Amino acid sequence: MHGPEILTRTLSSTTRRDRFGNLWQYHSRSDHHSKVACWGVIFDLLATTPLLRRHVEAGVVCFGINHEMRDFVHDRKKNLDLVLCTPSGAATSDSLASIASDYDIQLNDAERAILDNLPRLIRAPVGSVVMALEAKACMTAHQRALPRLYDELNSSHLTVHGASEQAIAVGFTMVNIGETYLSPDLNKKNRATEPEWSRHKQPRDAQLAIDKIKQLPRRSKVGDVGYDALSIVVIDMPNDGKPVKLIKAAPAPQQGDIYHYDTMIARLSGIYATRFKDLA
DNA sequence: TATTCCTTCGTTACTTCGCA
DNA sequence: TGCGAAGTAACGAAGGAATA
Repeated sequence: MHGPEILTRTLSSTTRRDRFGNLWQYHSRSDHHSKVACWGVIFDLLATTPLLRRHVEAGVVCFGINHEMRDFVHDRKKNLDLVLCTPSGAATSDSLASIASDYDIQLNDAERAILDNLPRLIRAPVGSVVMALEAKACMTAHQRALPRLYDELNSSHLTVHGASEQAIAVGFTMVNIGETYLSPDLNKKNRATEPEWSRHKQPRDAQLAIDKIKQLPRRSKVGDVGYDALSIVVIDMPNDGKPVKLIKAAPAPQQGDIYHYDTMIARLSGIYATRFKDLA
């Protein structure tokens, strides 16, 4: 699987300038990291799911970005970062490959070769949602951010299944285990002067966030309440320009753990193959 | 191109808890 | 009882998409 490496590589190398003149790898007010994370999930899923590739080749499945889903049961709406769906209109010129360029996604040679061999997944107006992805990050102030993080993640699967019980709800979470962090919020002056560092109690803070994410409901069949698949990726990111490290040791989920990224992709692949085998 | 609106998530302020 | 730590609720700045 490549998603987490693509995400950390892209966050390491991509910087955006704020209005104070500072360059940031990660900015909490941007959705760039969410988009890159979702892109990686779709990339891995497409590479590992033959049925999905056939559906994409046949033009049965496309994707949408920032798609608004409306929960019919509770009459609430929410925008999902990225959805796989059936098309309801003419395709756009956007494709999975073209938005990789738009988002400055950094691929190595092997990933580029895989992408070149995938069928062209195109963006089109959303018909019925097959899969909805929500990506969330917890980079600093872990403990204080937990209630909001949980509420937002919890509302996502409720909205997805309130709109479409069949749709696969996917959650991707990224937790920072770095001891120190440069927050764009606390450094709204030119950073060249005196940067203000946030300091974390690690691994405790990351563990708190991971434990909270694990409290989210999950489901094993249509009709239940919860995420169909959920993963937790742990990174070490001081946000100071240094490379972002992907952490594989505990408290990051280990191979075989239900929250491990690879497990999530394998699970999604299986669910897709059984739930949408008759999609045409 | 300018403006508006929505989303994100880190921060502040406040409350509760635990311990000496 | 007082203090620091932990927990909770709500706010709001900023990015970016949508719209005029």
